[in-house]
Amino acid sequence: MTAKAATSKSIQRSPCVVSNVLEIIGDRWTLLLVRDLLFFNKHEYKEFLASPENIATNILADRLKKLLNEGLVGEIIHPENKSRKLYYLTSKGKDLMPILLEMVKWGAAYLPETKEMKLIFERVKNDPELLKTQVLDSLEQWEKQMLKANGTA
Amino acid sequence: MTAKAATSKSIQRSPCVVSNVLEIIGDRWTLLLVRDLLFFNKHEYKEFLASPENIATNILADRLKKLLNEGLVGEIIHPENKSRKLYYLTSKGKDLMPILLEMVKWGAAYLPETKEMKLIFERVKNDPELLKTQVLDSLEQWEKQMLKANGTA
DNA sequence: GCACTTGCTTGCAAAATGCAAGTGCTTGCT
DNA sequence: AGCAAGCACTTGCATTTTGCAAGCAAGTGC
Repeated sequence: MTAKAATSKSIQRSPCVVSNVLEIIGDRWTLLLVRDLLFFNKHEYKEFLASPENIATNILADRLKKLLNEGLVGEIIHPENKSRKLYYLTSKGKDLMPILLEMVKWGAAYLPETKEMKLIFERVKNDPELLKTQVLDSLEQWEKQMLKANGTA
Repeated sequence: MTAKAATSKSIQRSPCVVSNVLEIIGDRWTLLLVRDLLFFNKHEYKEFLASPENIATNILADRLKKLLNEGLVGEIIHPENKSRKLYYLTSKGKDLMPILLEMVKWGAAYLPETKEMKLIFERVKNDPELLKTQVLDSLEQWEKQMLKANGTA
């Protein structure tokens, strides 16, 4: 195992919220998975692997485990294929969206423009609230299809 | 040297803003320094060392170097003591505040309550805009005293 | 001159990461 | 039923990053 699962219940090394939040999402990969789940409708292992950042399989497995442990993400087996799994954001995970959107805003202001994210750039700048509801609606849509039997998320 | 300075000009491994932002602030330490500079009026090396997270001296030196390289932070020698340095946030660095505040909000919602941050908790929840202007005013105050000769920040 | 502070650097052990190659389960095809 | 292929991982190992303790030069206070 690459790393032990860090639950929020484990001993905090700091009394500061920021520090404790960073213990969960403060690394190069975790928020990228949240991004994929939130904005790019990705739900499967292989889809995360296909992201442009090229996450290694061991890191991906490790981060998914942590996200599950933290309760940011849930999983089910694919209804049509037992050998596949579907990952989805819980409300705790979805609530990271404001953080991501602020990062997008900051990036839009200070980073060299990237074509691929121009779409979200514009939507964040024009009407962030609209974007949020659109994103959440889209996820709800998916959940209705895939999770209808469950009371999760 | 612990790590090479990663400028935003270096080759991006992804076209995604989130990814590129995380290359700058996506680690356990960088945002804690920004937090100290922004909310706790810390400006000196030894003050960062005194934070409850206990950053190691080599990591601190490395992160300060990176923050300077990225243009998030500026430095001057202490006007009254040549052997001390003063670090301060540029506007690029200050503009990370919304990200930090969203982290505080998320932490307030999902993390076990911590006494030490209750103050900022309340201020974020009650009136985020007021908090922002208060924080920025406080920094400006400091800058007027310390940086009066310079046109920086 | 001398002890002390300050902002680092250095050396080394431990941990996290990245890469390539498995492993075991399921599935589709014949 | 048999077999190749897909899928979600795991494993081993080299490289990189962290963490800790110790040092060190430049300045300051006496």
